[in-house]
Amino acid sequence: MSRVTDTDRLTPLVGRFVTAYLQDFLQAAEGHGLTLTQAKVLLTLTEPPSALPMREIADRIACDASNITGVADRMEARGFLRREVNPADRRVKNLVATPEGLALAGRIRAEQHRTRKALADLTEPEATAFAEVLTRLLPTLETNP
Amino acid sequence: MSRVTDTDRLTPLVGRFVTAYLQDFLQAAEGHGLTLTQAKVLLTLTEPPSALPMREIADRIACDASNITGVADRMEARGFLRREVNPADRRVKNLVATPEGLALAGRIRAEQHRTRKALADLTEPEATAFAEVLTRLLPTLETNP
DNA sequence: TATTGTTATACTCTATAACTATA
DNA sequence: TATAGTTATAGAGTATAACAATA
Repeated sequence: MSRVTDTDRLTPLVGRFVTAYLQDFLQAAEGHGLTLTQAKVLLTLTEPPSALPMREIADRIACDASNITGVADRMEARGFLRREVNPADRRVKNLVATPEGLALAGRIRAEQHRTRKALADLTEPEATAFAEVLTRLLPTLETNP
Repeated sequence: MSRVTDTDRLTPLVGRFVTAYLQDFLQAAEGHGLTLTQAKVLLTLTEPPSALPMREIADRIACDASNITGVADRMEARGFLRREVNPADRRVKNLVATPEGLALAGRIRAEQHRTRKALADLTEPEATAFAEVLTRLLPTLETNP
């Protein structure tokens, strides 16, 4: 089968997969009163390194740095993270998840029910093949420009 | 290898894949001055059936129906779609993509460069395996709540 | 001079609730 | 009564531009 046909067959499947995954993630986040952006920030802070400059967080969730101020304000007010001045460079403020924030992140991850069930239902060879394909795709998909 | 370990290995890969895919899609949409929501509406209208009630569109992109009014206003003002009253039920308005809208949708799809390249670089067996796994996952992932 | 975070501004998305016109 | 679309409202995300503090 030609490359073009393979891609054409995969494209709509990938689109549906991404849409369904996001719905599941958003549902888990909203169940705890978090917006999509807030959940992304929190989960970013709960994968090592657990303290990150606000600037770095903006880069990771792909938004302008000025937005992080307000997002951090709201999450700090609810006790899920705190600001810490970096002693080495006093311009920089790191965001750090509080114990409450860490616990919430764990809950959100656990409550992606459909994603977890779908992945758990794969056979071992299917899971292995899926992991291999994703690992093959990511370098190209995560290329910068 | 146990199911739990398979899932734990897959989860971060899937998260990165979804994030990278979305970045690519959003970049293509923003390149034409469309927001993510506007692009989703437009692409929904360019997969048959090409005319859909505003209510149906809200369901498909998973937002409240009241939002579609404003989104449709902005896209109609830019000439990418138009409203059509359904003669069979005069409460209903269908959204229909204009030729300009159809052309733009094609361009956005074509400009998901990293996604297209990543998929095109798969070998035939990899593409087949990927399609099979996605087809296995979707019924569970798309289960309603 | 350059960078980090903040603030102000304008626009968009979002849900909720009240409204209209149809059914 | 019930449904489709609209409007008004409030809260949140977003980019841009200007600013203070620090490097």
